[in-house]
Amino acid sequence: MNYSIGNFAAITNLSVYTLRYYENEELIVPGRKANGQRYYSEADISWIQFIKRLKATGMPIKEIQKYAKLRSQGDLTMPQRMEILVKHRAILQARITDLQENFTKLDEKINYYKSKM
Amino acid sequence: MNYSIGNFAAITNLSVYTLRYYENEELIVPGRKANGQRYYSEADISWIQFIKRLKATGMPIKEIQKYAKLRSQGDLTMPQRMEILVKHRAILQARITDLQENFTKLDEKINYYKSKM
DNA sequence: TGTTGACTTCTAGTTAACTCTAGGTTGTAT
DNA sequence: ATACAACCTAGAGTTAACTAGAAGTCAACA
Repeated sequence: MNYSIGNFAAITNLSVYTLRYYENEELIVPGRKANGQRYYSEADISWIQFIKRLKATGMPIKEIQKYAKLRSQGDLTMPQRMEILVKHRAILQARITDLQENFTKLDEKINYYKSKM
Repeated sequence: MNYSIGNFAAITNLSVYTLRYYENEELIVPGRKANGQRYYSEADISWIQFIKRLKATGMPIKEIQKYAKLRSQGDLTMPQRMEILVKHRAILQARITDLQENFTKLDEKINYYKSKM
């Protein structure tokens, strides 16, 4: 089944603007019908979900772009892609740890001031 | 002890540009010498550390601004300030949970693909 | 047939949070 | 006295990631 950009936007919860922007940035390149209109596939849905996950964990568009480029070059680029993901995982782990520490400090401050009220 | 903007920048690890920007946004308002030059106090150091913590946990400048405004109005605004912090704590907790979930998913993906290599 | 409504491209505008430039003044060291 | 660094203001420029506008094409429906 193929989807128009409008339908695909509804499915993925992204705006059509954003989808065209992502295409411009070469994150996701849909097919084109004879009349020039874009169409997106089922596979594009899981791909966009993955892009959203990378974004949600703070990976910048430029980095996702690199990943997308490798992906479009086929299975042989798997090692490089894994390298990107493994590095990103480390960054993410560090960020979580950092946030947890800041959470604790903030929590302490709140409790301290609450005890004085 | 008072600090010039340059010294204060070195101490806080912020650029002088950023400090002037923060002043413009009314996050931190240093004193002024007779000749117009800014000076920062010891108390400003811990205040800026706190601002940095709020920033590090994703609080936008506009929100920090609200907090700073209340703070400048004295002790009576403590309850409102606590409210901001408690809300922020909740947001932060949710963000950490979300990141942890995404971390797990990413980790699973990496392990899955690594097992096939 | 005509008028929506969804699509197209290209380009400009927006927002956050800085970051820098220009042009000028002040403080310190030789 | 003269450099020279550090300070001042006002305003412009930057970057990321969208977001929107203008002008036009095309298919479907009353």
